Amino acid sequence: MPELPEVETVRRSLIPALVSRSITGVTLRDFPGVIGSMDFGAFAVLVQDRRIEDIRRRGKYLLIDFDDGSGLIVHLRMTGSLMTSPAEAAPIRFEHIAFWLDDGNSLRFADQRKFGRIEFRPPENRAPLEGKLGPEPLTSSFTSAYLSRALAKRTAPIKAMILDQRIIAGVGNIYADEALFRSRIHPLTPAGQLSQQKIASLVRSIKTVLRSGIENRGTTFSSYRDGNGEAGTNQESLRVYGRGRRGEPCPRCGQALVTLVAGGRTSHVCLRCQPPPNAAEAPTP
DNA sequence: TGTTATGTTGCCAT
DNA sequence: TATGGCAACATAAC
Repeated sequence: MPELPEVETVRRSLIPALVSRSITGVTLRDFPGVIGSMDFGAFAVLVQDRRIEDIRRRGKYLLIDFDDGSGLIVHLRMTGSLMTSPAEAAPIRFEHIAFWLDDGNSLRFADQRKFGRIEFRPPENRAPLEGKLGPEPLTSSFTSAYLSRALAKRTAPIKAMILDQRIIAGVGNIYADEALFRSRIHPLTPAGQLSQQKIASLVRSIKTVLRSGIENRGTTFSSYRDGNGEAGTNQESLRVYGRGRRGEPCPRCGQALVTLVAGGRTSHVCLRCQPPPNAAEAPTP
């Protein structure tokens, strides 16, 4: 669920409540692994009395910066959530750790499936993501020239390439399907076979669907919520994701959408608008 | 009631 | 190096 637009929405919704606040304490609930391999006692000492200076995002990671150069690095994976609440509020469902703030509020991290992590990073180790993540798709560094170079000679399906965080940071299954549909590209097309025009179109589509996702405060299918516990509305704007399974009509040509597996992930496609590789070009309606 | 799928990523085998 | 499969986990839907 939490892809770039969702993580960005969480970031924006947390800033008013967290920036300039100091952490007065931290409570671990039932799952020590939520902070990674670090001992909780050591973790608690390190975050104690730290003041939050800023909250940033890189790909699907959230970076909470402290006043001494250290910080927290958060990944929500499939079902993680971060939200604020009054300190006296009861633990939320699947809550694993709570941070107590100097204004009577708190920050809770919950995760049904326990894949998500909220790890401490010392000042000298604040860039563990560089080298592992590709460019931010909503910045000027993500261009068709860049993507063309990255995909050259690659034989893997384009869907797998879009989901590879080393090539583009932050795109997940939902926005990948939406972008491929908009650009009329079949997800199994070998990445290196895409024309320059298709690559340029794909770059535009990725930027468009991500911006739309942010404007609509994220896509909520089941568990995603922002830092205030509010659901997003972008699910109402999706054209194909989730519709293939029910065979709903393509919003462009009306043919029934289908699902297939590409890059190891369920993909929702219109086989007329997104012709399979080696098939004839679809008739332009 | 059992089986299958779920928005992510890292590890492992080929 | 590039690619593909699968596990980590809990729950909902079929």
